[in-house]
Amino acid sequence: MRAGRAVPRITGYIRRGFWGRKDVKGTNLTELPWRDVRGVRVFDGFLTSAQQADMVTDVRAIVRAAPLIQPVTPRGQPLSVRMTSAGSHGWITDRQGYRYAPAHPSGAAWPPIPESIRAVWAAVAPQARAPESCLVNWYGPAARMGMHVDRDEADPSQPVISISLGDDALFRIGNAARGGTTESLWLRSGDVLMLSGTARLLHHGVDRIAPGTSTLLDAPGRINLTLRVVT
DNA sequence: TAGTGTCT
DNA sequence: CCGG
Repeated sequence: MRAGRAVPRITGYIRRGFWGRKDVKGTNLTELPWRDVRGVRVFDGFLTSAQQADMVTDVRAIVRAAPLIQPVTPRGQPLSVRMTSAGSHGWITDRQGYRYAPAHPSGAAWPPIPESIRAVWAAVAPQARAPESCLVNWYGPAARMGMHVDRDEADPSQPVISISLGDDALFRIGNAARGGTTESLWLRSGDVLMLSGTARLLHHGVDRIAPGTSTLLDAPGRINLTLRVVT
């Protein structure tokens, strides 16, 4: 992979004090820098190890209620990732197309989005509407995600927030139109990324997983959680 | 057109 | 049947 690494650049700060921390008076608040890659906001090391572990526990509960599926594209090509969802709407990819659906293909309702995950949205995008969908993507060591745009949400003024858990992933950010130059960055366990504003409709994808770079999960691979407002 | 794919 |  010879795509250029993004140079970290501090462009702002948020307050970090969510999640039961003793931050009522602001005494324990810490500033969390983000960096900006083509308008995509990257929060490196957003989650502590303990927060990541709690979140994995919650993800396992989601997967028990709504088992992972290996989707196929409308042309019948299997995706390399396995997917499930939480929330009022779940992402479905099958021969019928791409869409948000109110239930798992089994017919069971999607489980609710756990508080541990919603807390990240509230901290990073406090002005946004509540998230309606949490897509759970399981990347095995060889899984990838082709370049695409998140364009199936009714209100793209609402952000998309991505949480990385487990092994490192090489994430690529492109342009509004397909093609052109791109920038790549490694996402590590506990990192949070937000597509909003001018970056909301940029092409993006995952080129590679680096197995064995995290000890968070039992098996090599990566979990990505993507929070969205759908309606 | 596909493309949340596959290939050089 | 493209280009990153």
